[in-house]
Amino acid sequence: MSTNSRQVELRYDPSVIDAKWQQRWEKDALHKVSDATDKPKWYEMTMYPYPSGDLHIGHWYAMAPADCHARFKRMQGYNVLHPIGFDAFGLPAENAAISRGIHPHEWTMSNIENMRRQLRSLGAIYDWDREVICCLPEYYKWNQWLFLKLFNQGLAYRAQAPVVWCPSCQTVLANEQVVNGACERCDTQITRKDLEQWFLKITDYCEQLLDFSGLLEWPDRILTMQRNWIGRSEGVEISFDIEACHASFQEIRAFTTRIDTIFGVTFLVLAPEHPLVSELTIPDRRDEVSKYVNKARQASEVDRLAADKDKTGVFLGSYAVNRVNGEKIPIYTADYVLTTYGTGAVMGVPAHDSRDFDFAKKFGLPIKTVIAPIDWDGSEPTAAYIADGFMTNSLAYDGMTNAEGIQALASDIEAQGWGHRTTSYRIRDWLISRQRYWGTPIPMIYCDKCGIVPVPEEDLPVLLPPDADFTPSGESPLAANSNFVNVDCPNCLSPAHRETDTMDTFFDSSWYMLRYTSPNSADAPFDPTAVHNWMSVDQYTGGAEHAVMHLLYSRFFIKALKDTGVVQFDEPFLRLFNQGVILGEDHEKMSKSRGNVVNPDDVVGDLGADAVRCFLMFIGPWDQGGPWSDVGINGIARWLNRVWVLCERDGSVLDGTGSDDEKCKETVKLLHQTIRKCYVELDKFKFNTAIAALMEFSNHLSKIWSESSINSQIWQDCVKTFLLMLAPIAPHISEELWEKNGYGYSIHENPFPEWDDELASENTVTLVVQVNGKVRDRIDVPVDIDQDTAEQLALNSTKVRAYTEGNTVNKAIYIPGRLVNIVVS
RNA sequence: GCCGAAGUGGCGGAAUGGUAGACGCGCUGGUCUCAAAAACCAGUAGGGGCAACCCUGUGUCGGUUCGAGUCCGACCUUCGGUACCA
Repeated sequence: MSTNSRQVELRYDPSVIDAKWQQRWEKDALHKVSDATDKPKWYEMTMYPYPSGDLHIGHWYAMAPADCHARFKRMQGYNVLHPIGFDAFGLPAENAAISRGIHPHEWTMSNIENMRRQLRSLGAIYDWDREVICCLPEYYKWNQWLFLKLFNQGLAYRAQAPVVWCPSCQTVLANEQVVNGACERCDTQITRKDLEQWFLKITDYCEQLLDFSGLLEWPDRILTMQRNWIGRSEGVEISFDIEACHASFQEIRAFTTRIDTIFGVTFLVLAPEHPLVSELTIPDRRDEVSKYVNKARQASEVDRLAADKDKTGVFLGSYAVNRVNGEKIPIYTADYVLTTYGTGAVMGVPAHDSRDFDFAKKFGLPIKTVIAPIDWDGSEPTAAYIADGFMTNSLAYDGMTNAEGIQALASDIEAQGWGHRTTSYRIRDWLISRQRYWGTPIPMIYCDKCGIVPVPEEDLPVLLPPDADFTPSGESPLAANSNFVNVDCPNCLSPAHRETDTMDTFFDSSWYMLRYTSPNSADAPFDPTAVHNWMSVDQYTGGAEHAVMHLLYSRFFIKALKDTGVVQFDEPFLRLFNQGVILGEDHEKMSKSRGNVVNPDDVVGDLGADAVRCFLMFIGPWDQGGPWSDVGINGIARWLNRVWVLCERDGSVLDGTGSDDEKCKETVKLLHQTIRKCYVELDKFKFNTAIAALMEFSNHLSKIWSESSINSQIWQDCVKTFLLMLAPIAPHISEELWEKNGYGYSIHENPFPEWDDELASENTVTLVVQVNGKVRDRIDVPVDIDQDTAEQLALNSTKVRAYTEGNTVNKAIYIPGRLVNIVVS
């Protein structure tokens, strides 16, 4: 206690109270969630944590306010499901196995054990009977089952593809897991590899995923990020004639969103991986081209990105014909064209695309303006002109706006058979194979005779063998385990071998909300009735870092499962709220190396779970995060202490002390205003202002007590109602005080207090009097004062007269209940 | 570069276009104490004035309005997202 700055002398022992009620609630199964009630359901879910071993204060920040909101919903009369589980597969477990020789299963389960204890200490309404742990066969069996459903639906496929490889994790990554050309987990620069991998066809769902109409309340920025990630663009796929080259194709197809610039094409660029590069290279350029292509292929993503400023490329020596004007244009290969987007070929329009402009400058290619800005003087541009303008140098299209040109050219090109309108997407299919041990085995068998054979449903789960060599080799550790690999083909019974890759852990989290509804379901991933009754999740909360991974995958997953008939709805999460990030006292991101990490166990030990809960909710709006403060939490602890003292008092001593009618009325009014404020703010996740309102009310009660100016009846009402409002926020102390006041057990089974607008209303208001918008006076008037009277009162104010004397009063503006503004000149 | 969010006291932050700074922290003074801590009371945006009061003030510069922290335009800064996507 003396070694840190948290020092408040509490009049109660939070550790005793926390333990007392946590045990009681658990013994009485107070938080057991029933599937069968008359109440309307409310499914409020927090993203489940990775069992890293220790509950970080960041976990508390994610979970304590979420629990408060779920409790609030419970008090509103809902049957609330607010479950918890563990995202228990993943690399850290395997890395612990490598560095410390502990089996991933053992490591994970002992971490879970510790985190359960820590999670219990926050006093949340988790129903532990519904806990989901996805590294257990009871869970991952259904990953496999669902994978087979997707496979049968044609949504899971195996393909050779250039994939992103993390040399440190020794596994492939999904595109979504690449951050600035580095692995999102270990920050190692990624490379590319050509590998056979399993993919899920998320690209079949682009349009559905762009349809956000089934979502009730999601932050706009998450929708924007998803929209950008999917990256839909409409354009035209147009062909260029290469008949004269006598290659195996007669044309090169390029995708463009700017078909209006087709007359400005002065070159074509193929991605180095484009199949025609080699064929279109003339003999005396072969050396240079193959050197360039090989270099581009081997270059890591980062190197290619680093080449950002300076364009590179090589002329193949061949020419294509632009069909719209018959012009002969040179064909290049350059690494700024990506093989994975569009057709892997780009028409170079230097006048109207900045990348093409850079390329043309570097290689001395002509720049031909075809979209003229309104004040164009005919000179060659010094930068690409991207904006709108009028078509020029474009034959019959001259004079059109480029918007008209796009439509006209697209139609004419379609009519000529030179191309067609089409839509491109940036998003690629979801790569789910991982060359690691601690994940769900992909339930597939390779048979020399039958090819790829799914593991029969009745043979599930394909169990992870307990014995494996975890040392990363670039191949799944399972591949070295002959007992696992060797299997008879389910079809023809001849010797075959198993798929040895495991699934991306985002597969687990794509459907865990379904499992929570019926976590013990043994012969199906979930009970359809339970899913029907509970889904969709009404409120989901968690960090924004999952915007284009977990949240997009899960939306896709549910839509795909709907198409397989497994579920009947198409959005998993109706409302989403992203909490912010809790920072260290130094306002920096918490990290061990900075030494600014707060251990929740310590603070809970000092001041109790309620103080930590309240502080985290009080520091500011939940979505903004904010810095931890050891001194700041003292303020909250002191407040809870004052609340304790206040609510422990014997209200009956107030009788016979001569209560004041005005004070009684004022107190009742404030009580009802506080209920209203608290209710409205908690509903909107504005915990900070809800707590501020409760503080104002408790301050008022303190003052009232010292004046002995209200009667015991009103005092008791105030205390009782106050405790009910405090209950979702500080569940332990409110329960203890509830009991001490003789209200029985449990406070948490009571409805949230209701307010009476009549009682909350003011009968006088302070009217602000302004002169030319500056506040000059304040007058107390009845709320129902009429405009004329208000204006007269304002004009009669001596303070106002000082400003109106000798000036002309032009007009007065009256805002009922607010102000009178007198305009003088 | 592009997209998005945010800039308010010493600090965290409040404020349907209508009293800027609620609530809390910190600080200052006081009560209690031998003393300290805790607790309680009072004060606390800056500047001026004995005072009543006055002036200035929500990143910068403009605009709309009787009135702007809030709306509009330009810019600066910070933080997220994204990164040659044709």
